[in-house]
Amino acid sequence: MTLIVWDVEKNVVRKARREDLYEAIYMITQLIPLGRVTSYKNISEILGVNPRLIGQALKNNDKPIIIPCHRVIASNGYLKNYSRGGIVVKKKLLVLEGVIVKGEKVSRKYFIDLKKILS
DNA sequence: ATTTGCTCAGCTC
DNA sequence: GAGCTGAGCAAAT
Repeated sequence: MTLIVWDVEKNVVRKARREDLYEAIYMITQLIPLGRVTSYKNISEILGVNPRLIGQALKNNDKPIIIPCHRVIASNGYLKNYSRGGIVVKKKLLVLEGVIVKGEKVSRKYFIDLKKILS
């Protein structure tokens, strides 16, 4: 479960550096459309890494404005955490975008499969 | 709805 | 190098 990349400068295959991996995660996160959500797992499957790594990356995000990390939730539909304001803020943002959140859970129908977008 | 076991990158020492 | 910690997941209860 490790992201392998082609190093253009050194002309070799190697393990992705942390910054490379995080950068990839941020880019993919930006593909989630307004009013939709996806799971940590969905992103992790695209990159072939551990789902927990996605959470690590989003938590440590250095571009809080342009990265809609509130649209990334647990695969069971629950909101999980949000480093900037917690679940309360995460829920508010989603509701603002038209997602119906019952308690702390989002219906399946709002999930989008990013692998299909990338196909 | 809650508990339990699994997992692995990153961090600390 | 060993041990701990999760913005997780899935199955069982």
